[in-house]
Amino acid sequence: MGRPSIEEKRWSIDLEKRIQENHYNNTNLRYSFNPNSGKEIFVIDTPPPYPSGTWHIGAVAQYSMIDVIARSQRLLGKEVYFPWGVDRNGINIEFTVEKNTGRKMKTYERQEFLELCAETIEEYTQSMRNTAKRVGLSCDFEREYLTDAPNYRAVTQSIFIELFKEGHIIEDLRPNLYDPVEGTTIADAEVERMSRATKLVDVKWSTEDGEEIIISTTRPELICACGIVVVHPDDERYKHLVGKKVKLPVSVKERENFVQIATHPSVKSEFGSGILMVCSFGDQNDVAVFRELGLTPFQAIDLDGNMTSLAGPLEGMTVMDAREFVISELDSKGLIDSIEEKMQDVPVSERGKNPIEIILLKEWYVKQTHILDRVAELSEEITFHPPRNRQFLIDWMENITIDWPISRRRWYHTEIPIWYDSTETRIIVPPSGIYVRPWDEEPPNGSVVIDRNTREILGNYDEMKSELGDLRGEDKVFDTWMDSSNSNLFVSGYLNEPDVFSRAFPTGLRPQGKEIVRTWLYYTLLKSTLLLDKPGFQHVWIDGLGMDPWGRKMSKSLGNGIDADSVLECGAGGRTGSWKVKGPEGKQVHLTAKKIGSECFRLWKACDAQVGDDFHINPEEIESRYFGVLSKLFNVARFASQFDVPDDLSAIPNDLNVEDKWILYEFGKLLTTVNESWNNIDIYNATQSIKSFGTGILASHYLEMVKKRLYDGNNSAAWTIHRIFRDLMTVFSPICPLFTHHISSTIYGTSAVDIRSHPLPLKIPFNEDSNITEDIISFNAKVWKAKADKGVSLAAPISGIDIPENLSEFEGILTAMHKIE
RNA sequence: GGGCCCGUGGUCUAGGGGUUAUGACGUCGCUCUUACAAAGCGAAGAUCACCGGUUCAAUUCCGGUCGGGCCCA
Repeated sequence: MGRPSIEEKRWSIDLEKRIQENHYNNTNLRYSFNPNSGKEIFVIDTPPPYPSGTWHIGAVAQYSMIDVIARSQRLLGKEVYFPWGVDRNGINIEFTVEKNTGRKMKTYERQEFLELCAETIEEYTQSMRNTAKRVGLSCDFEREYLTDAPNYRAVTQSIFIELFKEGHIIEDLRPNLYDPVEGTTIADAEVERMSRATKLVDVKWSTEDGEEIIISTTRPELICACGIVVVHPDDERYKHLVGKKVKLPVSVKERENFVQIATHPSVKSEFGSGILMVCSFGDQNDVAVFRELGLTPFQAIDLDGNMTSLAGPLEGMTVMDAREFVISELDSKGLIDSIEEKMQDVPVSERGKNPIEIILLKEWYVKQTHILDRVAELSEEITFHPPRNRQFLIDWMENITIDWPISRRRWYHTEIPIWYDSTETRIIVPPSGIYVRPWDEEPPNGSVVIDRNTREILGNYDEMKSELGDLRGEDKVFDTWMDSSNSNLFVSGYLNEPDVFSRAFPTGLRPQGKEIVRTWLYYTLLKSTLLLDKPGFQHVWIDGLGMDPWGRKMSKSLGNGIDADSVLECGAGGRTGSWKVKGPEGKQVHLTAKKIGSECFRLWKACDAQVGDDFHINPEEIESRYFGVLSKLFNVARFASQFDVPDDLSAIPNDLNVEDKWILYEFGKLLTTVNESWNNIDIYNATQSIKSFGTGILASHYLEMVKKRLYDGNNSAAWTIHRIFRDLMTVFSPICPLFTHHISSTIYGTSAVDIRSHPLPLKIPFNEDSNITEDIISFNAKVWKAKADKGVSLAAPISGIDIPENLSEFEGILTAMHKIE
């Protein structure tokens, strides 16, 4: 016994930062992945964050929980690969560069623009790495992967070629969702709805025998692309019209100006006049009707979002201008019955927020509708956490009706690895594992020539070069989900490390947020099914989202965001945290906190909500509920650290007192619970149990009982407290790694974060069929209250208290503890 | 419109057919007891959203209503 070996008086953010910096400074290999260790491999397919300047605090919180899983799985003896990947492809960085420079992408040389993107994204990537380390992630940072790096893009391209050869990828001319402002195709999953005011125009049309009918439309500029007019089959008002022809009320070019009237069940009779014009392609219902009725679509809008020659006088106008123009034209001819301002949900692109058009385009597709049942079947083999979140996947898959368009007309993405010969009937693809840029390069050695339609391999490019004529490199790129949906294959060693892959796949765990089930999770499972006919994962862990303190989504427009760094740095150097956030009624709410830091932040996330629930992020609550827990445990550590650690903490002393056996028994129960929780990827229950044991029974009851023996230099008491505290730090280390690292290294010379086997309960006989623990707690409370009632100090002696019979074994220790006379 | 989640002391939250309904924050009271006042102990504070149903018994199960939220169309 002597001075505490824990010298710091209290847990502080400055101490945390010192520990944190040392932890990553000396490049130790404690978190590196060693596939040859002989242990069971557990690969975590972490969501590679997209560097956009600030890392959303909810995502950081979620990431710290993935770290808890990684660390707890290591503790269970597994060889964990916790990759650090960064997703850098995509339109976001293109937008950022466009915004920073004030120039649109297509005004640049392609190479120049790509370089600007790469530079910009590297800056953001750096700050994200720092945050990752600040929050204590145990990633294998040495193996960092970037989705825009040649080795990653090569895998994306190789998988594309593999799927193409198998016939899972096709090219086709189909109606596509298209963002005319950004000039690119988008997928179903990238569509959002935005409410905006629209004019619902009632236009007068006349039939071939001169009858006037009213058709309501929000898109009068598309009358020129009308292929058919339909009414509901049960609508008695219009039965007589069916089969007749009706004249388009506008002038058109290169097409007939009469269309047929028919029936279709999708018509809502109560909407407008109940007569619907079907255009190619006003919305997705139009597309469905055209397909169903086998009509030939008209191309009314071109790739720049302007009207084509089909539209006659509207040719060359933007959609919006054309709409205004056609309304005034119709009006001047007296063909407008009425105009109503309506709020309408219009489909817009997720990234650009531009209204979407549907345009016929030749694009590349991954076929998916034929294999959905198999994807669903294989996904049954995956364990979901929480189980109910499997529903997000099922719902999405049930609603898929079309194939996945994967080509994009953008630049900072993985290139589609294809060249076309001069006849456009043959294509050249590179060999597996080589990253190519067809818009800028010739095919590499080893490329093969394939028939564009039959997919038959025609020969080696090197030999056939002379007969192919001038090649055209594909200039389109992939949807970034084509890259992201390979992440589990990439981190599990697909193509690059076949030995590892055979042991690591299906990938151990996919942790992610519920908002990207329809994209990341679904596309990944689709790939696993198409390529390997296997489920992609053993476990999928789907967490809720980080919300503002009132449960709303954080967003720039609402002004309710909380920056991750401000929470992690709160309290460092004595600087307190202060947040001005827009509250529920639009009022500014001022939140303040003195100290939080990463350990407190992690503890909060681990304790505060079950996986799958959305969680509210309020710095004030994080501090007030959880900083005290760290203080408490730190004080216990300081207290324990003043007593000498017995040389051998594994050999159980044979002179344990009854209270030692009791607390060891209680601690054993805790270890069992925690072990089970880690095995079930259940952070919440593990953390709750550790917290209540450490701050409750251990600190308030056992320590009070055993203090005197400790001060008297009793060896079995010191053994018990140190044995328990050492193992407590070990099981707590996944949640608060920096905290436990410091304490355990200081007191025990071994860091808790380096331990690779879960502590087990000691086999010490103890009478476990009684309610001893509850009885002890209530007895102690009773005595403390009695002293308080008498107004005497808790250290003062007290008389007239009987030890209950069921605690007779504890009579001696309780009498001494409370100084009962 | 569809799916999912949530309504429990002032606030946040656990639980789950029979409980004195858990814990935290806040409030109040007492105590500077050789780890901890950045603490401890104690106290007050809840018709478990509402309406029906099942049941000997409902806060818990079922149905509905209302309210909040997210995702999707």
